[in-house]
Amino acid sequence: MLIEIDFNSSEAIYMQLRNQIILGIATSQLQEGDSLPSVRQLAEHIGINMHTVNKAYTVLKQEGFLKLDRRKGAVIALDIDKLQAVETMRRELQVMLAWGRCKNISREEVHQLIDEIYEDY
Amino acid sequence: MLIEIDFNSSEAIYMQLRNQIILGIATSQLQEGDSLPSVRQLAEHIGINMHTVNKAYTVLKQEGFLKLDRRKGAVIALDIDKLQAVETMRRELQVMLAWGRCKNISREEVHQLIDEIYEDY
DNA sequence: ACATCTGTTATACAATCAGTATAACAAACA
DNA sequence: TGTTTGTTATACTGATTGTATAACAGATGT
Repeated sequence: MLIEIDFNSSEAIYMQLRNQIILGIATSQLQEGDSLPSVRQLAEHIGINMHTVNKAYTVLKQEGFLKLDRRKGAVIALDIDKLQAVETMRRELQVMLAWGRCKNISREEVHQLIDEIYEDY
Repeated sequence: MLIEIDFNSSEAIYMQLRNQIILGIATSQLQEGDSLPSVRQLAEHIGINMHTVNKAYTVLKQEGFLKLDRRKGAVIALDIDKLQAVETMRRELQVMLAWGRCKNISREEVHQLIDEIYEDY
């Protein structure tokens, strides 16, 4: 899986990394049981510090996407609390939809946008 | 319009403020031409520093929701670049949907969630 | 047995951000 | 003439981000 970091972005590096790994899982490029590079390997490959990768992994572990095993390294392991997840998404969507509504983006257009994004799965 | 700040939240105060004002515009509690309290008034009312309110106002101005006029104070003034807005929303939705997909949230459930949120408008 | 790699933890440093605080300015207003 | 407005500047504390170096114990391979 290809990982690209935009060092000019205002988004924190560890969050860019976290997002791309989530994208990878969603698109099945990464699957349950797959191993990620060690924090040291990935850090060197990208050209960033070990602790920055470690922070991304720690966040992903906290969010229920990874298990960190000393034997197998970082392994994709999905811990799904769906009710919790739906509520989290509802809260984030609420602000995003309000923002879009102020920009004259209609409900139908949001639906269409979602279908377009799902086309890539 | 009622504004409530959660001081225990990890979300920055100026972002909570920004979000609530956007919510207010989306629900028509705030309309084009309406004036917001001055940075000093609102700061005192909430119990935070003037510059924190000023930052929220500055962000909202930057995002095309407010005009800051020395005569009329902070005035709701919507500057809509829809193409730009749709692309911004698409990028944010992409990460959010990937996240939800990892949590077994289906496309249909997202659609339903959106309709539920739109019920309140 | 030995060296290597793993996740993990600790500490330290610089840069930036968040929030507060005080102050000053010119324009607007009553 | 005061007062309030947005705006700008400076300064301080504390948290966050990213880098850097180091150490530790468990696991792995030779």
